[in-house]
Amino acid sequence: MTETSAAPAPGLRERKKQRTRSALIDAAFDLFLAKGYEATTIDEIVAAVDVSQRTFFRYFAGKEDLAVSVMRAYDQLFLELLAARPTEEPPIAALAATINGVFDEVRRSGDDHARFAKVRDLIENNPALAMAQLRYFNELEQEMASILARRMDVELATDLRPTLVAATFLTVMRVAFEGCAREGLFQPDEVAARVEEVFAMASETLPRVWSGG
Amino acid sequence: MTETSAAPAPGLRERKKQRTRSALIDAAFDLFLAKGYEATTIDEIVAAVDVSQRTFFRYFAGKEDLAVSVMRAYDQLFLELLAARPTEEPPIAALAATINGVFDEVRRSGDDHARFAKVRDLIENNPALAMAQLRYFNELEQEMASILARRMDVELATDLRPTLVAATFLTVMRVAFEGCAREGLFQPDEVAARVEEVFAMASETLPRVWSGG
DNA sequence: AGAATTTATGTCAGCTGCTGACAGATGACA
DNA sequence: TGTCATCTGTCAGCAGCTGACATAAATTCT
Repeated sequence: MTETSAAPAPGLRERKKQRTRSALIDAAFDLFLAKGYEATTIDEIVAAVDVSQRTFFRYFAGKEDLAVSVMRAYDQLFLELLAARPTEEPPIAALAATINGVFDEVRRSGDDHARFAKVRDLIENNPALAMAQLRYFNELEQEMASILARRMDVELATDLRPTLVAATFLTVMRVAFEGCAREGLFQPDEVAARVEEVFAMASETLPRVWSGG
Repeated sequence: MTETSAAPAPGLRERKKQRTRSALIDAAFDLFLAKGYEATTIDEIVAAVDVSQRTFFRYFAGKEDLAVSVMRAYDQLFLELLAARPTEEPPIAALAATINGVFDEVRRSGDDHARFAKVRDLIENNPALAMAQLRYFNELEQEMASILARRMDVELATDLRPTLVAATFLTVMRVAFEGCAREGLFQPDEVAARVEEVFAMASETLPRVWSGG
């Protein structure tokens, strides 16, 4: 079995980079949880890792970027899983199956359970971070739309339907997440259950409402 | 006919405040359009109006806040019109009628035509501003959901459907706006037409997609 | 192995956004 | 007219963020 594309031994340099990156994230979240997001300065974070402030900004676009970076990993996974779904599947079924796949992965990576909950808690309870996450949802939306366009065999540039479906799907997800946050549900299983619930609600409500019932 | 709530002659003080507020907005947009949003500093804005920087922050939460403040006026109008729609109207029809009412108002206030186009152009072409607008869309969403909950006669706190409908509606609007931006359409009529178009597309596409077709 | 090259990091210097605290000016109201 | 509330200016400072340049480390080439 040959190497999969472009990953032939990470190399010392790359390993070091990943290590500092992780160290920054870990230190940051320790501080965030200890004294709050806003009250934590970048100087404190870099001091904890013993790295210059300039280096911080070479890894992350800013404090917000770091805070949501953990979630972005799952977004990436989402896109990969979505692209891998069979083409004949109807769009909404593919999306539903994909999101379940992501939650499976979250559950599988046992160590991150606690972190997942903490991160979600942190983000949903900070207006600034919730907004930062909206930004990345938006980027996700465009990539999702692009994948959906291929599946639906239409031109993304001229046909707004893929974008519409992607945007609506993410909106449903967001409503589910916000609902969880309001009730303090942050465990993967709880979140997954709520997503499924809201998904079902959307399937029942939206068609009725939008066709003028 | 009695005075409508709390508006018995604005008073000199209030008029002055409104004047500075307008002056700040006007000066800011002049600069934004002349040299771009990011390149314009708050110092330049306040210098143009001959006001201290501190005063700026007493009127606006920040540069972003000023930039989207013009649009927020329409958001407020939207909520008022929505609350005034007859209760027996189905939700989606009420929303559609309301948005048309807002565009009517934009067209009616002739002076603002040019400004409306300029503001939309500015916002949609600045990632930071587009995000700021998302934030206000989010606030709008909650107030919309609250009004819809009354109409649908359900509890907002326990029933996610009003939120779901509001969120989906705003998503459709946003897709329409972004579509306009991509094609450089910023005149009220053009935007209104596009909104109606995407609205129709959603009515046709979403029910089909979400019921698994 | 040693030189050459690329890349990550540190240092420094500076701008911009934003806020608190206090003092002075100005409209509101009796 | 005088008192009071509110708006505004000044100042001082923190935090986020960036460009430019120098240094150190890793990778590659010979």
